[in-house]
Amino acid sequence: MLEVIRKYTAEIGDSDIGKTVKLYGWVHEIRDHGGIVFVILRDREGFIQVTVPRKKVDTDVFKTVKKVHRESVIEVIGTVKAEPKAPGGYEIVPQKFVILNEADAPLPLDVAEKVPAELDTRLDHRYLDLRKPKIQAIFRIRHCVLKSVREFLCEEGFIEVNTPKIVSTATEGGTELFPISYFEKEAFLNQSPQLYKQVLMAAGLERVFEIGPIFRAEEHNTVRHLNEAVSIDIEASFIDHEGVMNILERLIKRVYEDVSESCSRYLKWLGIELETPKIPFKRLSYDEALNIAERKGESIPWGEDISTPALKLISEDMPEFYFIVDWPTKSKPFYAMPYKDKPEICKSFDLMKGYIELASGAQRIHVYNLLVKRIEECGMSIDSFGFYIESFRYGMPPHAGWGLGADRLLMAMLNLKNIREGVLFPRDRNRLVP
RNA sequence: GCCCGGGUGGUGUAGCUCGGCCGAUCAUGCGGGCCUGUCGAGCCCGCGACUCGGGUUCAAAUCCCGACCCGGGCGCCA
Repeated sequence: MLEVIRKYTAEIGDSDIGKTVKLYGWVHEIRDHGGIVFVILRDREGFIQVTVPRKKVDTDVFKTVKKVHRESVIEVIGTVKAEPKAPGGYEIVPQKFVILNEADAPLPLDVAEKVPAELDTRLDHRYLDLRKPKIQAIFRIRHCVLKSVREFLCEEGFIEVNTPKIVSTATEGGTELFPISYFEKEAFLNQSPQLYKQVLMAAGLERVFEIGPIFRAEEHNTVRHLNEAVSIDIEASFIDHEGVMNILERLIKRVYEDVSESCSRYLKWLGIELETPKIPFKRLSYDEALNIAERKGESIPWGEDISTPALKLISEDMPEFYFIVDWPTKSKPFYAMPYKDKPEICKSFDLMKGYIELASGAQRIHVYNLLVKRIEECGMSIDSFGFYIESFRYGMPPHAGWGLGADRLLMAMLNLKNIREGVLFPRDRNRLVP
Protein backbone atom coordinates (compact mmCIF):
# COMPACT_ATOMS: atom_id res chain seq x y z
CA MET A 1 0.00 0.00 0.00
CA LEU A 2 1.23 3.43 -0.90
CA GLU A 3 2.19 5.77 1.88
CA VAL A 4 -0.29 8.67 2.05
CA ILE A 5 1.50 12.00 2.31
CA ARG A 6 0.74 14.23 5.28
CA LYS A 7 -0.14 17.76 4.23
CA TYR A 8 -0.90 21.01 5.99
CA THR A 9 -4.26 22.55 5.14
CA ALA A 10 -2.59 25.53 3.52
CA GLU A 11 -0.68 23.27 1.16
CA ILE A 12 -3.79 21.82 -0.48
CA GLY A 13 -4.05 23.12 -4.04
CA ASP A 14 -5.20 22.29 -7.53
CA SER A 15 -2.46 19.70 -7.94
CA ASP A 16 -4.04 17.65 -5.13
CA ILE A 17 -7.48 17.38 -6.69
CA GLY A 18 -8.52 13.74 -6.84
CA LYS A 19 -5.56 12.68 -4.72
CA THR A 20 -5.62 11.12 -1.29
CA VAL A 21 -3.99 13.11 1.49
CA LYS A 22 -3.51 12.79 5.22
CA LEU A 23 -4.21 15.69 7.55
CA TYR A 24 -3.69 16.13 11.28
CA GLY A 25 -5.39 18.84 13.26
CA TRP A 26 -8.14 19.96 15.59
CA VAL A 27 -11.90 20.08 15.10
CA HIS A 28 -12.53 23.78 14.78
CA GLU A 29 -16.24 23.69 14.00
CA ILE A 30 -18.93 21.14 13.29
CA ARG A 31 -21.98 21.87 11.18
CA ASP A 32 -24.26 18.88 11.38
CA HIS A 33 -27.08 18.78 8.85
CA GLY A 34 -28.22 15.28 9.63
CA GLY A 35 -27.36 13.44 6.45
CA ILE A 36 -24.27 15.52 5.77
CA VAL A 37 -21.78 16.81 8.31
CA PHE A 38 -19.20 19.50 7.75
CA VAL A 39 -16.15 19.47 10.00
CA ILE A 40 -13.69 22.31 9.81
CA LEU A 41 -10.22 20.92 10.47
CA ARG A 42 -7.69 23.42 11.75
CA ASP A 43 -3.93 22.93 11.80
CA ARG A 44 -0.97 25.22 12.32
CA GLU A 45 -1.29 26.71 8.88
CA GLY A 46 -5.02 27.15 8.35
CA PHE A 47 -8.38 25.45 7.85
CA ILE A 48 -9.98 23.00 5.50
CA GLN A 49 -13.48 21.59 5.31
CA VAL A 50 -13.99 17.88 5.76
CA THR A 51 -17.29 17.02 4.14
CA VAL A 52 -18.98 13.85 5.33
CA PRO A 53 -22.10 12.78 3.39
CA ARG A 54 -23.73 9.75 5.02
CA LYS A 55 -24.29 7.89 1.78
CA LYS A 56 -20.82 8.43 0.38
CA VAL A 57 -18.60 7.50 3.30
CA ASP A 58 -17.97 4.42 5.38
CA THR A 59 -20.58 3.89 8.13
CA ASP A 60 -17.92 3.92 10.87
CA VAL A 61 -16.50 7.17 9.56
CA PHE A 62 -19.95 8.74 9.67
CA LYS A 63 -20.59 7.47 13.19
CA THR A 64 -17.26 8.82 14.41
CA VAL A 65 -17.86 12.23 12.88
CA LYS A 66 -21.32 12.37 14.51
CA LYS A 67 -19.89 11.98 17.99
CA VAL A 68 -16.70 14.05 17.79
CA HIS A 69 -16.43 17.16 19.99
CA ARG A 70 -14.95 20.51 19.04
CA GLU A 71 -11.20 20.82 19.61
CA SER A 72 -10.63 17.08 19.54
CA VAL A 73 -7.44 16.03 17.80
CA ILE A 74 -8.13 14.15 14.58
CA GLU A 75 -6.42 12.39 11.73
CA VAL A 76 -8.20 12.50 8.40
CA ILE A 77 -7.29 10.57 5.27
CA GLY A 78 -9.43 11.49 2.31
CA THR A 79 -9.82 12.63 -1.23
CA VAL A 80 -9.32 16.25 -2.18
CA LYS A 81 -12.17 17.78 -4.16
CA ALA A 82 -12.44 21.18 -5.72
CA GLU A 83 -15.70 22.58 -4.38
CA PRO A 84 -16.80 26.18 -4.86
CA LYS A 85 -19.33 25.78 -2.04
CA ALA A 86 -16.58 24.88 0.43
CA PRO A 87 -14.76 27.62 2.32
CA GLY A 88 -11.31 27.84 0.76
CA GLY A 89 -12.49 26.16 -2.44
CA TYR A 90 -11.38 22.62 -1.52
CA GLU A 91 -12.88 19.93 0.65
CA ILE A 92 -11.83 16.52 1.87
CA VAL A 93 -14.13 13.52 1.69
CA PRO A 94 -12.73 11.11 4.26
CA GLN A 95 -11.94 7.45 3.87
CA LYS A 96 -10.60 7.50 7.37
CA PHE A 97 -11.53 9.79 10.27
CA VAL A 98 -9.77 8.97 13.53
CA ILE A 99 -10.19 10.74 16.84
CA LEU A 100 -6.63 10.71 18.20
CA ASN A 101 -7.73 12.38 21.41
CA GLU A 102 -11.21 13.50 22.34
CA ALA A 103 -11.64 16.98 23.88
CA ASP A 104 -13.95 17.42 26.85
CA ALA A 105 -16.92 19.76 26.61
CA PRO A 106 -17.67 22.50 27.30
CA LEU A 107 -14.40 24.24 26.51
CA PRO A 108 -12.98 26.79 28.98
CA LEU A 109 -12.71 29.22 26.10
CA ASP A 110 -14.28 29.45 22.66
CA VAL A 111 -11.48 28.92 20.14
CA ALA A 112 -13.79 29.75 17.23
CA GLU A 113 -14.41 33.12 18.88
CA LYS A 114 -18.15 33.33 18.50
CA VAL A 115 -18.07 34.57 22.06
CA PRO A 116 -15.14 36.77 23.03
CA ALA A 117 -13.09 36.14 26.15
CA GLU A 118 -11.28 38.56 28.41
CA LEU A 119 -7.49 38.64 28.40
CA ASP A 120 -7.41 37.26 31.93
CA THR A 121 -9.54 34.25 30.96
CA ARG A 122 -7.45 33.76 27.84
CA LEU A 123 -4.21 33.77 29.79
CA ASP A 124 -5.61 31.26 32.28
CA HIS A 125 -6.13 28.88 29.36
CA ARG A 126 -3.34 30.15 27.16
CA TYR A 127 -2.83 26.89 25.23
CA LEU A 128 -6.41 27.15 23.98
CA ASP A 129 -6.09 30.85 23.26
CA LEU A 130 -3.01 30.09 21.20
CA ARG A 131 -5.01 27.83 18.93
CA LYS A 132 -6.58 30.95 17.43
CA PRO A 133 -4.75 31.91 14.24
CA LYS A 134 -4.66 35.57 15.22
CA ILE A 135 -2.98 34.80 18.50
CA GLN A 136 -0.57 32.36 16.96
CA ALA A 137 0.32 34.98 14.36
CA ILE A 138 1.69 37.21 17.13
CA PHE A 139 4.13 34.54 18.20
CA ARG A 140 5.09 33.53 14.69
CA ILE A 141 6.03 37.20 14.20
CA ARG A 142 7.81 37.30 17.53
CA HIS A 143 9.93 34.39 16.34
CA CYS A 144 10.77 36.31 13.19
CA VAL A 145 11.67 39.45 15.15
CA LEU A 146 14.14 37.54 17.31
CA LYS A 147 15.60 35.74 14.31
CA SER A 148 16.03 39.02 12.49
CA VAL A 149 17.69 40.65 15.49
CA ARG A 150 20.15 37.77 15.78
CA GLU A 151 21.00 37.81 12.10
CA PHE A 152 21.50 41.56 12.01
CA LEU A 153 23.68 41.69 15.09
CA CYS A 154 25.78 38.75 13.91
CA GLU A 155 26.31 40.52 10.59
CA GLU A 156 27.42 43.60 12.52
CA GLY A 157 30.11 41.59 14.26
CA PHE A 158 28.37 40.98 17.57
CA ILE A 159 29.01 37.80 19.52
CA GLU A 160 26.05 36.24 21.30
CA VAL A 161 26.68 35.66 24.98
CA ASN A 162 24.82 34.40 28.04
CA THR A 163 25.29 36.03 31.39
CA PRO A 164 24.04 34.79 34.77
CA LYS A 165 20.50 35.48 35.89
CA ILE A 166 21.27 34.52 39.47
CA VAL A 167 23.40 37.22 41.03
CA SER A 168 24.77 37.96 44.44
CA THR A 169 23.96 41.55 45.23
CA ALA A 170 21.40 44.25 44.75
CA THR A 171 24.06 46.93 44.48
CA GLU A 172 23.24 48.01 40.95
CA GLY A 173 20.79 50.21 42.77
CA GLY A 174 17.42 51.47 41.70
CA THR A 175 14.90 48.80 40.94
CA GLU A 176 13.67 46.20 43.37
CA LEU A 177 15.09 42.70 42.91
CA PHE A 178 13.53 39.33 43.57
CA PRO A 179 15.41 37.62 46.39
CA ILE A 180 15.92 33.90 46.01
CA SER A 181 17.38 31.24 48.17
CA TYR A 182 20.78 30.01 46.92
CA PHE A 183 22.03 27.31 49.25
CA GLU A 184 23.39 29.11 52.32
CA LYS A 185 23.72 32.43 50.51
CA GLU A 186 21.46 35.30 49.66
CA ALA A 187 20.91 35.78 45.94
CA PHE A 188 18.73 37.68 43.49
CA LEU A 189 17.33 37.40 40.00
CA ASN A 190 19.19 39.79 37.74
CA GLN A 191 17.47 42.98 36.66
CA SER A 192 19.72 43.45 33.62
CA PRO A 193 22.91 42.06 32.06
CA GLN A 194 24.43 45.56 32.21
CA LEU A 195 27.40 44.98 34.47
CA TYR A 196 28.33 41.69 32.78
CA LYS A 197 28.15 43.22 29.31
CA GLN A 198 30.61 45.89 30.43
CA VAL A 199 32.97 43.36 31.96
CA LEU A 200 32.98 41.56 28.61
CA MET A 201 34.22 44.79 27.03
CA ALA A 202 37.19 44.57 29.40
CA ALA A 203 37.54 40.98 28.19
CA GLY A 204 38.18 42.27 24.70
CA LEU A 205 35.14 40.71 23.03
CA GLU A 206 34.48 44.15 21.55
CA ARG A 207 30.91 43.52 20.51
CA VAL A 208 28.48 41.31 22.40
CA PHE A 209 24.76 40.83 22.52
CA GLU A 210 22.40 38.87 24.69
CA ILE A 211 18.73 38.06 24.34
CA GLY A 212 17.48 36.94 27.70
CA PRO A 213 15.13 37.41 30.60
CA ILE A 214 15.33 40.28 33.06
CA PHE A 215 13.50 40.41 36.37
CA ARG A 216 12.11 43.44 38.14
CA ALA A 217 10.32 43.20 41.46
CA GLU A 218 8.38 46.43 41.05
CA GLU A 219 4.72 46.43 42.00
CA HIS A 220 3.74 48.14 38.82
CA ASN A 221 0.42 47.40 37.30
CA THR A 222 0.22 48.72 33.75
CA VAL A 223 -0.30 47.49 30.19
CA ARG A 224 3.40 47.95 29.43
CA HIS A 225 5.20 46.48 32.45
CA LEU A 226 6.06 42.90 33.32
CA ASN A 227 8.01 41.45 36.19
CA GLU A 228 9.76 39.09 33.82
CA ALA A 229 10.63 40.49 30.41
CA VAL A 230 12.95 39.65 27.55
CA SER A 231 15.69 42.13 26.87
CA ILE A 232 17.81 42.48 23.75
CA ASP A 233 21.08 43.89 25.03
CA ILE A 234 24.21 44.98 23.21
CA GLU A 235 27.53 46.44 24.25
CA ALA A 236 30.24 47.62 21.84
CA SER A 237 33.77 48.95 22.26
CA PHE A 238 35.46 51.91 20.55
CA ILE A 239 32.12 53.46 19.72
CA ASP A 240 30.11 56.24 21.32
CA HIS A 241 26.43 56.74 22.07
CA GLU A 242 25.78 58.05 18.55
CA GLY A 243 27.34 54.90 17.14
CA VAL A 244 25.10 52.54 19.10
CA MET A 245 22.04 54.67 18.35
CA ASN A 246 22.86 54.19 14.69
CA ILE A 247 23.06 50.42 15.19
CA LEU A 248 19.75 50.52 17.04
CA GLU A 249 17.85 52.42 14.36
CA ARG A 250 19.25 50.25 11.60
CA LEU A 251 18.27 47.19 13.61
CA ILE A 252 14.69 48.44 13.99
CA LYS A 253 14.47 49.17 10.28
CA ARG A 254 15.85 45.74 9.44
CA VAL A 255 13.42 43.96 11.75
CA TYR A 256 10.47 45.74 10.16
CA GLU A 257 11.74 44.84 6.68
CA ASP A 258 12.28 41.19 7.60
CA VAL A 259 8.89 40.87 9.26
CA SER A 260 7.16 42.55 6.32
CA GLU A 261 8.84 40.16 3.97
CA SER A 262 8.67 36.84 5.77
CA CYS A 263 5.54 37.30 7.87
CA SER A 264 3.10 38.76 5.37
CA ARG A 265 0.72 35.84 6.01
CA TYR A 266 0.67 36.46 9.74
CA LEU A 267 0.38 40.20 9.34
CA LYS A 268 -2.64 39.55 7.17
CA TRP A 269 -4.17 37.28 9.84
CA LEU A 270 -3.79 40.21 12.20
CA GLY A 271 -5.01 42.78 9.69
CA ILE A 272 -1.82 44.80 10.02
CA GLU A 273 -0.08 46.77 7.31
CA LEU A 274 3.47 47.23 8.48
CA GLU A 275 5.33 50.31 7.41
CA THR A 276 9.09 50.27 7.67
CA PRO A 277 10.24 53.31 9.61
CA LYS A 278 12.56 55.82 7.98
CA ILE A 279 15.98 56.36 9.46
CA PRO A 280 17.62 58.26 11.00
CA PHE A 281 15.07 58.65 13.77
CA LYS A 282 14.50 62.11 15.14
CA ARG A 283 16.67 63.13 18.07
CA LEU A 284 14.79 65.14 20.63
CA SER A 285 16.84 66.52 23.48
CA TYR A 286 15.57 66.16 27.01
CA ASP A 287 15.24 69.96 27.15
CA GLU A 288 13.18 70.06 23.95
CA ALA A 289 10.97 67.29 25.27
CA LEU A 290 10.34 69.25 28.45
CA ASN A 291 9.48 72.32 26.36
CA ILE A 292 6.89 70.45 24.35
CA ALA A 293 5.28 69.09 27.51
CA GLU A 294 5.41 72.52 29.14
CA ARG A 295 3.77 74.17 26.12
CA LYS A 296 0.98 71.60 26.38
CA GLY A 297 0.44 72.28 30.05
CA GLU A 298 2.51 69.60 31.77
CA SER A 299 5.61 70.95 33.42
CA ILE A 300 8.43 68.76 34.65
CA PRO A 301 11.11 70.15 36.97
CA TRP A 302 14.49 69.91 35.20
CA GLY A 303 16.34 66.81 36.24
CA GLU A 304 13.27 64.69 36.89
CA ASP A 305 12.21 61.75 34.81
CA ILE A 306 9.52 62.58 32.23
CA SER A 307 6.10 61.56 33.55
CA THR A 308 3.66 59.37 31.67
CA PRO A 309 1.15 62.19 30.98
CA ALA A 310 4.03 64.36 29.66
CA LEU A 311 5.28 61.56 27.41
CA LYS A 312 1.77 61.14 26.05
CA LEU A 313 1.68 64.83 25.14
CA ILE A 314 5.14 64.70 23.57
CA SER A 315 4.18 61.66 21.52
CA GLU A 316 1.35 63.64 19.90
CA ASP A 317 4.09 65.58 18.10
CA MET A 318 6.24 62.51 17.49
CA PRO A 319 4.19 59.83 15.74
CA GLU A 320 7.19 57.74 14.65
CA PHE A 321 10.17 56.25 16.43
CA TYR A 322 12.28 58.93 18.08
CA PHE A 323 15.14 59.29 20.50
CA ILE A 324 15.17 61.42 23.61
CA VAL A 325 18.83 62.33 24.13
CA ASP A 326 21.05 64.31 26.49
CA TRP A 327 19.36 63.39 29.75
CA PRO A 328 20.28 64.97 33.06
CA THR A 329 23.12 62.97 34.55
CA LYS A 330 21.27 62.65 37.84
CA SER A 331 18.23 61.04 36.23
CA LYS A 332 20.28 58.25 34.64
CA PRO A 333 22.33 55.42 36.14
CA PHE A 334 25.83 56.01 37.46
CA TYR A 335 27.56 54.40 34.48
CA ALA A 336 26.27 56.89 31.89
CA MET A 337 29.04 59.14 30.54
CA PRO A 338 28.57 62.84 31.35
CA TYR A 339 29.49 65.40 28.69
CA LYS A 340 32.95 66.82 29.38
CA ASP A 341 31.95 70.43 28.88
CA LYS A 342 28.52 70.04 30.49
CA PRO A 343 28.62 67.33 33.14
CA GLU A 344 25.04 67.96 34.29
CA ILE A 345 23.87 66.11 31.19
CA CYS A 346 25.05 62.76 29.90
CA LYS A 347 25.46 60.77 26.71
CA SER A 348 22.40 58.65 27.23
CA PHE A 349 19.29 58.13 25.17
CA ASP A 350 15.89 56.48 25.19
CA LEU A 351 14.27 55.07 22.09
CA MET A 352 10.58 55.90 22.09
CA LYS A 353 7.57 54.80 20.07
CA GLY A 354 4.58 56.86 21.05
CA TYR A 355 4.75 57.34 24.79
CA ILE A 356 6.41 53.99 25.40
CA GLU A 357 10.11 53.58 26.04
CA LEU A 358 11.43 50.73 23.94
CA ALA A 359 15.13 50.97 24.63
CA SER A 360 17.58 52.92 26.65
CA GLY A 361 21.30 53.19 26.36
CA ALA A 362 24.36 55.36 26.67
CA GLN A 363 27.99 55.80 26.17
CA ARG A 364 29.40 54.33 29.37
CA ILE A 365 32.04 55.63 31.69
CA HIS A 366 35.21 53.63 31.01
CA VAL A 367 37.54 55.69 33.24
CA TYR A 368 38.03 54.07 36.65
CA ASN A 369 38.30 57.28 38.69
CA LEU A 370 35.27 58.88 37.10
CA LEU A 371 33.24 55.72 37.65
CA VAL A 372 34.20 55.59 41.30
CA LYS A 373 33.27 59.24 41.67
CA ARG A 374 29.87 58.69 40.07
CA ILE A 375 29.13 55.62 42.19
CA GLU A 376 29.88 57.61 45.30
CA GLU A 377 27.82 60.59 44.12
CA CYS A 378 24.93 58.21 43.67
CA GLY A 379 25.25 57.22 47.30
CA MET A 380 26.53 53.71 46.67
CA SER A 381 29.64 52.00 47.94
CA ILE A 382 32.33 50.81 45.52
CA ASP A 383 33.10 47.89 47.80
CA SER A 384 29.92 46.20 46.74
CA PHE A 385 30.81 46.39 43.05
CA GLY A 386 33.66 43.89 43.32
CA PHE A 387 34.33 42.15 40.00
CA TYR A 388 32.69 44.96 38.06
CA ILE A 389 34.80 47.82 39.31
CA GLU A 390 38.00 45.80 39.11
CA SER A 391 37.57 45.30 35.38
CA PHE A 392 37.98 49.05 34.88
CA ARG A 393 41.50 49.03 36.30
CA TYR A 394 43.29 46.82 33.81
CA GLY A 395 42.44 48.14 30.36
CA MET A 396 38.77 48.89 29.85
CA PRO A 397 38.11 50.24 26.35
CA PRO A 398 35.69 53.10 25.74
CA HIS A 399 32.29 51.56 25.03
CA ALA A 400 28.58 52.10 24.67
CA GLY A 401 25.45 49.98 24.53
CA TRP A 402 21.74 49.69 24.98
CA GLY A 403 18.96 47.42 26.14
CA LEU A 404 15.86 46.98 24.02
CA GLY A 405 12.68 45.42 25.39
CA ALA A 406 11.73 42.60 23.05
CA ASP A 407 8.17 42.46 24.35
CA ARG A 408 7.77 46.19 23.96
CA LEU A 409 9.17 46.14 20.45
CA LEU A 410 6.57 43.55 19.48
CA MET A 411 3.89 45.56 21.26
CA ALA A 412 4.82 48.67 19.28
CA MET A 413 5.12 46.83 15.99
CA LEU A 414 1.79 45.04 16.21
CA ASN A 415 0.02 47.80 18.04
CA LEU A 416 -0.83 45.50 20.95
CA LYS A 417 -2.97 47.16 23.59
CA ASN A 418 -1.39 45.14 26.37
CA ILE A 419 2.18 43.86 26.53
CA ARG A 420 0.84 40.55 27.84
CA GLU A 421 -0.65 39.86 24.39
CA GLY A 422 2.86 39.37 23.05
CA VAL A 423 4.13 37.12 25.84
CA LEU A 424 3.21 33.43 25.96
CA PHE A 425 3.04 33.15 29.72
CA PRO A 426 3.35 36.63 31.23
CA ARG A 427 4.50 37.28 34.78
CA ASP A 428 3.01 40.30 36.50
CA ARG A 429 2.14 41.48 39.99
CA ASN A 430 -0.66 38.95 40.32
CA ARG A 431 0.05 36.29 37.76
CA LEU A 432 2.38 33.40 38.48
CA VAL A 433 0.53 30.69 36.53
CA PRO A 434 0.43 29.23 33.99
C1' G B 1 1.25 50.82 45.97
C1' C B 2 -2.65 55.01 45.14
C1' C B 3 -7.41 56.80 42.77
C1' C B 4 -11.76 55.38 39.98
C1' G B 5 -14.89 51.49 37.93
C1' G B 6 -16.07 46.32 38.15
C1' G B 7 -16.72 40.62 39.65
C1' U B 8 -23.81 37.10 37.48
C1' G B 9 -23.97 29.60 33.98
C1' G B 10 -17.98 26.87 30.50
C1' U B 11 -17.56 31.87 27.75
C1' G B 12 -19.43 36.94 26.94
C1' U B 13 -23.45 39.73 29.06
C1' A B 14 -28.67 42.18 31.10
C1' G B 15 -30.48 43.15 35.94
C1' C B 16 -27.91 46.78 40.86
C1' U B 17 -29.64 53.79 40.49
C1' C B 18 -35.04 52.89 43.59
C1' G B 19 -34.02 45.65 48.16
C1' G B 20 -39.58 42.07 47.28
C1' C B 21 -42.39 41.69 40.67
C1' C B 22 -35.37 37.27 40.07
C1' G B 23 -38.33 30.71 40.59
C1' A B 24 -32.24 35.91 37.21
C1' U B 25 -32.03 38.31 30.75
C1' C B 26 -29.90 37.32 26.12
C1' A B 27 -26.18 35.07 23.07
C1' U B 28 -22.83 31.24 22.61
C1' G B 29 -21.87 26.42 24.53
C1' C B 30 -23.49 21.63 26.20
C1' G B 31 -27.41 17.32 26.02
C1' G B 32 -31.63 15.48 23.08
C1' G B 33 -34.77 15.74 18.49
C1' C B 34 -35.53 17.17 13.00
C1' C B 35 -32.60 18.14 8.74
C1' U B 36 -27.71 16.21 2.32
C1' G B 37 -24.28 22.00 0.91
C1' U B 38 -23.16 24.41 5.46
C1' C B 39 -19.54 28.67 5.65
C1' G B 40 -21.92 32.98 12.62
C1' A B 41 -26.20 26.65 9.29
C1' G B 42 -31.49 26.62 10.76
C1' C B 43 -35.80 25.07 13.81
C1' C B 44 -37.87 22.61 18.51
C1' C B 45 -37.06 20.84 23.74
C1' G B 46 -33.84 20.76 27.84
C1' C B 47 -29.15 21.91 31.10
C1' G B 48 -26.15 25.33 33.48
C1' A B 49 -24.58 31.28 37.23
C1' C B 50 -25.18 35.92 41.47
C1' U B 51 -16.26 35.78 43.71
C1' C B 52 -15.43 34.78 49.08
C1' G B 53 -16.32 36.24 54.30
C1' G B 54 -19.01 39.37 57.61
C1' G B 55 -23.08 43.00 58.46
C1' U B 56 -28.05 45.79 57.81
C1' U B 57 -33.18 44.04 56.91
C1' C B 58 -39.25 40.62 57.68
C1' A B 59 -36.60 40.22 52.85
C1' A B 60 -30.02 41.11 49.52
C1' A B 61 -27.45 39.64 42.81
C1' U B 62 -29.15 44.65 44.41
C1' C B 63 -27.33 48.44 50.43
C1' C B 64 -22.70 48.60 53.98
C1' C B 65 -17.61 46.65 55.56
C1' G B 66 -13.32 43.50 54.56
C1' A B 67 -10.44 40.08 51.47
C1' C B 68 -9.11 38.31 46.74
C1' C B 69 -9.15 39.16 41.60
C1' C B 70 -10.11 42.08 36.91
C1' G B 71 -10.24 46.83 33.89
C1' G B 72 -8.76 52.10 33.32
C1' G B 73 -5.56 56.05 35.05
C1' C B 74 -1.19 57.20 37.79
C1' G B 75 3.09 56.17 40.65
C1' C B 76 7.31 53.08 40.99
C1' C B 77 10.51 51.15 37.04
C1' A B 78 19.72 52.42 38.24
